[in-house]
Amino acid sequence: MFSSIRGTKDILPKDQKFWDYFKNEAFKQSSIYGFERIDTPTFEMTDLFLRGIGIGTDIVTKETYSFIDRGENNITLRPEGTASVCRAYIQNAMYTESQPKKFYYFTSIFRYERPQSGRLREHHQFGIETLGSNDPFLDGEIIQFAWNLLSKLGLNKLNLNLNTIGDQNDRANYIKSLKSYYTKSDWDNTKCKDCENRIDTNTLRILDCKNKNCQNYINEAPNMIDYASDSTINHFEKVKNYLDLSKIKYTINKSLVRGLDYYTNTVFEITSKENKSQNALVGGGRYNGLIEQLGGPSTPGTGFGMGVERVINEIIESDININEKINSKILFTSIDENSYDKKIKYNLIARNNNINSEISTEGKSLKATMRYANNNDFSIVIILGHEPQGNNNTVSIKYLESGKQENISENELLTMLNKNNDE
RNA sequence: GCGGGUAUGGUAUAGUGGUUAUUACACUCGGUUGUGGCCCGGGAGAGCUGGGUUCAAUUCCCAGUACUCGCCCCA
Repeated sequence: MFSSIRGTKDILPKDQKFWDYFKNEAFKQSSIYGFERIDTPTFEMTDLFLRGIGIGTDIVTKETYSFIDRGENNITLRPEGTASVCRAYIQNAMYTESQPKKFYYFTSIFRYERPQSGRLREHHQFGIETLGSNDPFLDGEIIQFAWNLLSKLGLNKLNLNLNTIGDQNDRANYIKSLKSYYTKSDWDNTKCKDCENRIDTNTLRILDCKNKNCQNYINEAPNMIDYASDSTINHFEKVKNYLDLSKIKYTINKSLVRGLDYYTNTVFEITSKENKSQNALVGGGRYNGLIEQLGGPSTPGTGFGMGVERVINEIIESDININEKINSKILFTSIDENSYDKKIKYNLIARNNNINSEISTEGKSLKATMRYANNNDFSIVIILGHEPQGNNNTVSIKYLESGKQENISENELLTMLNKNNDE
């Protein structure tokens, strides 16, 4: 027997209502906020992600699904959404259009990780990106977008963590001073294995290290904000002001640095208050150097990715009521050979009139057919075939909810099926 | 990459070193001489793979595999 690949999941019919619920809200809100849908290919040249996400990041060093295709190209399945959108923006010269450009996407994401609760190898992200403007208003807009979407979906036990990691200049200075702080302290002799690499490749991440010993040195470490330029501070203040005006509460978390290299200035994360392991529902921020890094003109950008499976889990765990449309359905069944063709014929007529209908499958007793109808939410069963009284032109129509049954003529049945079209 | 847990019909579960391996749901047949839900009765269907211990292993041990949970990291 085959089973789905480790870390991948089927989205079964019984779960689709949650996905529909999510997509409806997300797409509707995107359009209200002026975002346009963009779809990019599932795979890209590996270099795009190396240069976009950063060579030293965990995502690139140990989590990509990469392969060499038959043309000997180095290919990687998309491990996040932003790099592809930026590539499309550059490739299609969208920087020549009026700015900013606002995009949303809904897509699969692939990361080779150990699966566990809230973590898959293929998961889905809904994300938005705003390209072509450095206005801090836009940072506020995407954060408010994410927050608003989640609360529209019914989630309200959430935390918003916010930080600024400065522009490229700020960061260069800050990293220099971080390095000198760390290498001069005892930490240098006691640091964990991960940080041994981080000190050179991804210094900021040391602040986010979960190792207890490494954490001991965080408090004394230099503070980003002391290295921030006036414009960085001004930018951050405006983002905070936007959130205040939106009445969204946030926590400044100075060790929030994010695991992708392209971020500048604003970074944020929305987490579930539930005290569980994978509780980050949304992550994002500003990335002013990325487009240039990918070979485009210097262009600022800001955006986020939202983990759809995690959000849907929250919705399910929160017992949020999702309105399901229940359409009445008809099941046609025949009880003798002669009526077999009739059952097919009337089923086709019903469907042509936009009525949800099916026919019973063969080999089932009438009792089993009725049970099937009951278990599958049919409201009406139409029984075609021999009548004990010998009247060949009537059909039995059974209403499952009331249990009532009546005999009508085939003409009446036709009238009934056609009536639906007038509505 | 590292660590923990689990593996029994389709699903969910119980139990046992030796007899017919438990129960529920689903399926199927019947009670109702073709009519669902509730009830009652019948039927079919199961111990991951490989090795070890033993007279005997589904049970104990080891390995593999899968799933699952946690760490790292992320959504």
